[in-house]
Amino acid sequence: MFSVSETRTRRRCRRKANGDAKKRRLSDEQVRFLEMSFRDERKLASGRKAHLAAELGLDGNQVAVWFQNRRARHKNKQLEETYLKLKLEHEAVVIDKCHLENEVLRLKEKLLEAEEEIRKLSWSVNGGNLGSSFSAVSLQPTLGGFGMEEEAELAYMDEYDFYNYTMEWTNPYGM
DNA sequence: CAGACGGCCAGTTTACATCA
DNA sequence: TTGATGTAAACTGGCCGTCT
Repeated sequence: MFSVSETRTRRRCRRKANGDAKKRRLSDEQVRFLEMSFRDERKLASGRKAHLAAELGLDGNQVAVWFQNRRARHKNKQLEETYLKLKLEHEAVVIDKCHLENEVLRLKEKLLEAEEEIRKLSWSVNGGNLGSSFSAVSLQPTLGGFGMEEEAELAYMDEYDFYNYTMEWTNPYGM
């Protein structure tokens, strides 16, 4: 009775005993042949392994190990490519975000200017009395439409509150 | 069902090639 | 010539499926 690990060790000792060859680099020709075979199919059926081994004068295990390592290299390369692709996409998104933030700043400035303009007009018409009709009626459509509750809320707002309120509506995340 | 075995994978070690 | 470094070949242990 042997543990899994012991069984494996015995198997490998048997394998190792077959030959005590030193580690040698495969020749260019052998590698070229293996690469061609790898392009055909990434995994080795046992018949193919024996055929390749005979063809190249290698041990079947060497062929198996080469394919294992080759699959690992292939996987690493693919991961690297995926990483680079995602990195480029991320950079593009960051630039896009930056543009959008600038656009938000620009629009905020425009909004302030518009409010200033409205206030001036209001002064000239009402003598400085900014009535509830201004905010609730004149800007309502551009803010996407308010319900009854919001309209009631708007009626009691001063300018500062109104500004904050509209910013909440147009920019709920405070960008 | 248990055990042997082979294949695969991820991680590691080892031998060799290259370069400063 | 030598030590550092990179890389390919080989090894290890774990897991899984198949066979007997």
